[in-house]
Amino acid sequence: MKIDPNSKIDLSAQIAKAIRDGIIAGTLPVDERLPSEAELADQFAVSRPTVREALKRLAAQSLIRTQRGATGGAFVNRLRFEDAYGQHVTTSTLLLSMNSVSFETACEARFALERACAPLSAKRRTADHLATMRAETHRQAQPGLSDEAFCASDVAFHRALVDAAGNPVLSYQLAGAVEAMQPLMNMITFTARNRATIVEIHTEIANALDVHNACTTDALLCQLADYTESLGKRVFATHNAAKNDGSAEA
Amino acid sequence: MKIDPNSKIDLSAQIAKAIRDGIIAGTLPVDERLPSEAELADQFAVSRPTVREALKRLAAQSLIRTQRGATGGAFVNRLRFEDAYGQHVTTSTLLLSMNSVSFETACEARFALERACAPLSAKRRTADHLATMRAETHRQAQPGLSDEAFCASDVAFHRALVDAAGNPVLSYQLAGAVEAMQPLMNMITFTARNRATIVEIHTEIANALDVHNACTTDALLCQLADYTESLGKRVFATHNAAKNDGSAEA
DNA sequence: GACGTTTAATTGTCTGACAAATGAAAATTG
DNA sequence: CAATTTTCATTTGTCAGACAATTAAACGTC
Repeated sequence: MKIDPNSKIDLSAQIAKAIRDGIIAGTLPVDERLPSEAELADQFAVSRPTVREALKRLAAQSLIRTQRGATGGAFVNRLRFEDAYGQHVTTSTLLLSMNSVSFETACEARFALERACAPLSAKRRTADHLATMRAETHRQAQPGLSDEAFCASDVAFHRALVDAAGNPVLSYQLAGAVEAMQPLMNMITFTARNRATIVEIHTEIANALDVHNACTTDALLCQLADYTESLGKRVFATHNAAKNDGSAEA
Repeated sequence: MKIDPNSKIDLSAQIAKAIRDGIIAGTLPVDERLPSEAELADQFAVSRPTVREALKRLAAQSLIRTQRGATGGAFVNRLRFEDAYGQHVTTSTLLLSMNSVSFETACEARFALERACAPLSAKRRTADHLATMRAETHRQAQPGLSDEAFCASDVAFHRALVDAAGNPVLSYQLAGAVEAMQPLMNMITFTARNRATIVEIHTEIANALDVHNACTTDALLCQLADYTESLGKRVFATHNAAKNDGSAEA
């Protein structure tokens, strides 16, 4: 890969791209050691700080790891689902907060995705997944629970539901839906929601999964989706009413 | 956010995290200008190269953009779906290639996700989406088409199907499934597949969407999933047979 | 007022240096 | 000879200072 010093693009971005392309193409296999920063600087005919900026870009994407010392250097990282998970959640959260996505759109996407793995979860759920879901449901029924803790427990419940599908690819792809959208919805609807209703649906979902009943699970998720959407509608109606009252008084 | 010079973690990583947290928390709103590199170096009590490494990390995640000149600097970027899309695809591709995901697992996840948006696509597909899908299907029927071009057209077809749901959040979340897994499957099955079979299913999918028939669309996607999986099984059976023969001869 | 020119601010890049970590080789010791 | 300690070379992490390139605002000229 050639580097063009006259390009509009930063040298460090070009170098990062060159190395990234090598990783994607498989030219640089996992755990391969890259040349030292000094050697890379020579190869690309740039200074060491520029090379370092390029390497930091790759490190930010978990594509490489660096190690100091005699046998240290930058190594191609095996990208793990856990590593990608966090980034996916962060990105999804920012996408939602920065792009004025309507509540309905987010809600629709979130439940469509969760319903996608419900049949698999009904088939494959282990005792462990069921135990987690029931423990979280039980926690959600505690009277003194803070809204934050309720939300966290809610996320844990749905995450267990997704993980029950036993498909790591699905779990990863759904991370954004569960861990980014669920808190968003909790934040919007927590004033209007009835915890008992949610706890009841959660309990029934666990029961349906227990007996491997995919149909009922799906129906319950639809019920939860409808309830969430109705909450959202109510909250926004209240907001708008208050806003109109305010402008009328002013 | 405090920076700890004695931490095991790089200063540039700590600084990047501090700024990233500010962006996520909303302390740094979109289009806000960060202090200049020199000012940041002062504030965090580090040198300018260290600050720059931190900023490059953030730039690699599309969280900031930089501009030269008198009124330039680093600005908080509005993370757009298009920007996140590419990264999501890259990450998904690497996850699949680096984690020895079985063909069945990938196939299952891919079709579960696509089926999730089929009902919405059946409801909302525009004439545009239909036209795209039919144009791609027509292209796939051309005799002289290379395998690469067939794969690209295949991706375009499924992308149009997903986009037809009219939900940008869903489109984003499914990017990994369509643009990373579909090529993977094409690469594996291209020796065994029958293009005519795929073209026929694609044609029928477009017809079902045309008349807003969600049920038939879903059934056809299941059919495609089954066909793909059977292809995968056949290919791997052939591989294993060849391998066993080889080891027996050696 | 319109149009060049200068200027100041800011990022991009380079050079050179030193500190810290780390494994390997060499020296030492039993 | 084996085990241990020391030394050392390599590599990343960080710093300081400098200059180039870019850009918009301020200034001056007509």
